[in-house]
Amino acid sequence: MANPLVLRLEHAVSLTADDRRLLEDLAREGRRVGPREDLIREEDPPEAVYLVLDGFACRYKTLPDGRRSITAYLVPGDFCNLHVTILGEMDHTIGTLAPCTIVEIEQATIHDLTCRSPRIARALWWSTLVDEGTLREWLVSLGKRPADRQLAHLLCELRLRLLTVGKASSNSYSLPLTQEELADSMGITPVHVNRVLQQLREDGLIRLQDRMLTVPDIERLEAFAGFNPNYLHLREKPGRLPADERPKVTA
Amino acid sequence: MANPLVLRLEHAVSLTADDRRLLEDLAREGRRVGPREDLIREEDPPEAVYLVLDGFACRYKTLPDGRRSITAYLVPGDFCNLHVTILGEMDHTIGTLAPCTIVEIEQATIHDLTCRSPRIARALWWSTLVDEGTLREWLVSLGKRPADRQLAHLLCELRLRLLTVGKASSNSYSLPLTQEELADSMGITPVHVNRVLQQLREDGLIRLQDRMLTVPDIERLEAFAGFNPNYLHLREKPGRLPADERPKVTA
DNA sequence: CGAATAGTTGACTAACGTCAATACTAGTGG
DNA sequence: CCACTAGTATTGACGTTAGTCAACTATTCG
Repeated sequence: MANPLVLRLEHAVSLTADDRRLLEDLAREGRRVGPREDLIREEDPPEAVYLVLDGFACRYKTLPDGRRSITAYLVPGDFCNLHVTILGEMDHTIGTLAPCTIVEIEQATIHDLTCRSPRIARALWWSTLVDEGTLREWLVSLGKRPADRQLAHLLCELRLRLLTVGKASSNSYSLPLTQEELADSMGITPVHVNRVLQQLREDGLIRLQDRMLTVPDIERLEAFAGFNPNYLHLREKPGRLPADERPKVTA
Repeated sequence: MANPLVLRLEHAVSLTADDRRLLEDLAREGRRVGPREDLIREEDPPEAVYLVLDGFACRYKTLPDGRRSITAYLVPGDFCNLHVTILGEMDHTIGTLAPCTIVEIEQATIHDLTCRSPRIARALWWSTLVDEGTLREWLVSLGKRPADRQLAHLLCELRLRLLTVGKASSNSYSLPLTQEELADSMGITPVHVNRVLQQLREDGLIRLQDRMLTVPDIERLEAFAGFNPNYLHLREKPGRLPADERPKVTA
């Protein structure tokens, strides 16, 4: 199975064989982390950079009254905390949701990589900019989209992100999130997530059983959600071909 | 008047006199831009980096039905679009709200700066990380805080950000936003903003007339909002002394 | 089997949205 | 100076979405 980091970054820039090797060396040995474990907590001094190789993680903040707000989902190929060692302390927590394979990378290693390859440096900046774009799109979702369309939008986003790293087929993927976790990321209650999910099922927009999501008609779901993937800044449509066999787009 | 960019970055790192001069040279001549003008639009190819020297601007996205979602306020000292030339097209629009002084900077100039001074490079990364932190905090606000506390939180944030660049006194600042603009950034309707503002006024938490906001008791407002400024990553409490006279904290 | 976690359902409530009318304000031109 | 206009702010009556509370039903796992 191709490395999800390489698969993802190929969507940003054209990597050389050397670049790929550097990135693969980086992501060779991940450590397994169980579900619902924190990798680093709010107020901790940031030390390493985390890279998700497999599984499902998130960023979240806890409110004084104990409620939780999930501000990002982290899927295979996602970096967390690039350059965050600049900051004195974390302003949020990073934790797993499903069992994960995680690589911890020294800040120095990142620095080294960016010095060796300007393409990788560029790809890491791209990754940061996409993270920001995603945060903005979530703000739009929370602010303006009704719960049903917001949920549909999230499912479209996750599909596309998982597709780019080879973790989804074109019409289904594994979604190991509880309704409570979905609720915490959508700013609504679990009860309401449940009702909205049922409505989407009734309308034939999705099927969801045993943590597997199936989308019978992606165009219909995307239209319903008002999904425009421009904020993910993928330079080509993700396909099922491995990176090496895809026609190259010259930058 | 000290340069707002320098004032802001001083909160991130200890700059040398050379660094300050470099930054001041960058921000010498801004162009005046009227209110409600777009600097760059969604789908445009990003070209320059923008720096706000004075005024009030924002990032926003427009939905298919014409509604607008403001995803960030940009105040003096704020960079927009650092390294965004990596991306093929903008995924949002940047526009002024009040009259502004804007500097357009070539991407090459930024690159040059970061090569010359590692402290400036670090400060620009800091700026990006703070932007991200702010987006996350807004997600929390939209997702979990009721409208009154959300508005209070926003006012606390703007106060602190303006204070760090010398654009606010400790208990009041100019807030040139309409209720509609506040609404577009909070994910609620202008009518509801109006009602919530009145409630905050009645409770004595704020005064707001002629676009001037006064906070009689900032601790009370911050407590009401549940405001924790950690996400702005300021290494010292903003004071009224100019940077040169402040005691230096060694990193 | 029992305990814990996740999902589902119904009745009721609260927060916020919608619509529409009215008032205020600043700028404009006569 | 005044009438006119456009944008902004304010208010009230009413509708809708989503929240709350609480019970009940899977499902999983030891």
